[in-house]
Amino acid sequence: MADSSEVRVRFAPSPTGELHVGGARTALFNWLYAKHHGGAFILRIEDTDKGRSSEESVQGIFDALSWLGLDWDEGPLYQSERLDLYRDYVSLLMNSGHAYYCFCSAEEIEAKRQEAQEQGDGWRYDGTCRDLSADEVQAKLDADAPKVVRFKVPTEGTTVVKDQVHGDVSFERDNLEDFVLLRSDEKPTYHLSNVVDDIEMGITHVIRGADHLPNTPKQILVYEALDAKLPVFAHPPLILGEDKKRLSKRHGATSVTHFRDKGYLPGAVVNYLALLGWSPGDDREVFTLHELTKEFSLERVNSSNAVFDPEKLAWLNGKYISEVPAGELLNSVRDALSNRGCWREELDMERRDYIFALIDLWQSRSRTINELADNIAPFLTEAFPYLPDAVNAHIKGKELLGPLQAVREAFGKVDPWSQEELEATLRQLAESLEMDAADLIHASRVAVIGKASSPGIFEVLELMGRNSTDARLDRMLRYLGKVQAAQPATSQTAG
RNA sequence: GGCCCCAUCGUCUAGCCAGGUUAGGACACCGGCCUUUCAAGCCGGCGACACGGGUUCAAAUCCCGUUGGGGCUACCA
Repeated sequence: MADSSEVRVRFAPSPTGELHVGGARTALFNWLYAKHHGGAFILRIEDTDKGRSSEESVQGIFDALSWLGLDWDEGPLYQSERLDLYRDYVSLLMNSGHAYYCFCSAEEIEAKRQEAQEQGDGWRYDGTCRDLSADEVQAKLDADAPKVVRFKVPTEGTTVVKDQVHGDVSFERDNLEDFVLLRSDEKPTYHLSNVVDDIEMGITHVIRGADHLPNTPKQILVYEALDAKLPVFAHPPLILGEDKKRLSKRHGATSVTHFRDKGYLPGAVVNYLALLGWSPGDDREVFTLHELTKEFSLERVNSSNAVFDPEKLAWLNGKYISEVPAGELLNSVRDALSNRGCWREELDMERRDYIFALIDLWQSRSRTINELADNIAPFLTEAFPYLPDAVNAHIKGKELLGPLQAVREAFGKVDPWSQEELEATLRQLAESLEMDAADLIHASRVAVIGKASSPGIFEVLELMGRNSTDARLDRMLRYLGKVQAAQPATSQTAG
């Protein structure tokens, strides 16, 4: 592409909380667009509202973007460090007659707004200070009256937003109010700082959520007043919660960090987010970041809002986990296992094959890294719990003490300790005991990992090894013994 | 209230711009195969063009309206 090197896009979050999936999707689309066109992806922190901004949020945004793999080429720029720049631009606008001082107090305006509201009407700034004479203005300034700077919106005509997602969207200027550019504390508002920075940074494409579409005509007016070149605008649809309202904290955990902590893979999250509002146009659904970069285009971003579906994300994550080589999962599994107090140094050394085999065995049965770790944990510690469901289904109310004792003894003679030998031994035993092999299998499974389900039990046993299997069968025998001893006393409480 | 956006299975979507499809795929759900169990995998099923008018031989597709949903309407961004 001839003009590819000129693409400059930015992600401009305000650091007022964790990066949520909506913001992440916006960042992703910008990043993809930049990479697709060989352009620059720039990070800008919109922290002009110091009261709502925080250091932790800034750091959280960095961490979340890095985790997702969305590295930035320039920045981060902080708007709070560029305050003089915005004031310079305000002077420009004042001098060219595009802006004016407004001395109306916030209270006065709020009162008028209230009144209009009670009448069931909306209210726009009424232009009280729009046509103050030079003398009047000077008098107020001399009196050191509090003031803001407002943009003088042309009273007539139409402003058209040429949006890459929505097409041409027209706004009557008559419906736009004289919005504030500079607050009484001389800090810029969003409309000012956002436009000034986009101009200063040479932003060519503004890609942001559809909630900004109604603001865009105001910003276009500022561009025009400044005689600046307009960027291309694109407003991808919003991401909604299950109730169809814009996704927010009330919808539960939707921050990127949350998914990271729950054991989601960044690739899966990115992949899922890309599919919210964009599609390749065919049936493909699984994409690497690299593939997305190749395929992405604003043309294929659709214009209707999308409901965030945690189920599908979980499915995608499970697909990633089951298809990725065990080695790629090792680091995150190690972390998760360490958190559970189950990691041992030897798993990185002489027992490395063991952890790989465990991951391999369980990865297709786990939708998150946390689930994977939960599944693997019983293999690394003898202190695993017998899950109630498993006990109820396969242990409770069955005569297992004798049979399991027989299993324990039979396994003691198994040689070599292989899944074939183990299976042959158990099935033979079941036959001689005139039992269903399945009953012995299920009971053994609960005995060795405490669960009702697992990969093939003989594979599990082979991997677990003779000593551990013996110990676990012994534990179950002791447990059964205790239950039996306690039986008469507790029989009334059953059910 | 005003302004703006949007409308295909419960959800994400393809198809719409350049009208003619048994309206396709995915998640979820249900069933089957596999199997000692649970997943994975494979096979199958359920399930949608919001409504009403136009235009046209023909409308999911183009136009208008209605309804519904969402967003904006701050000295937040």
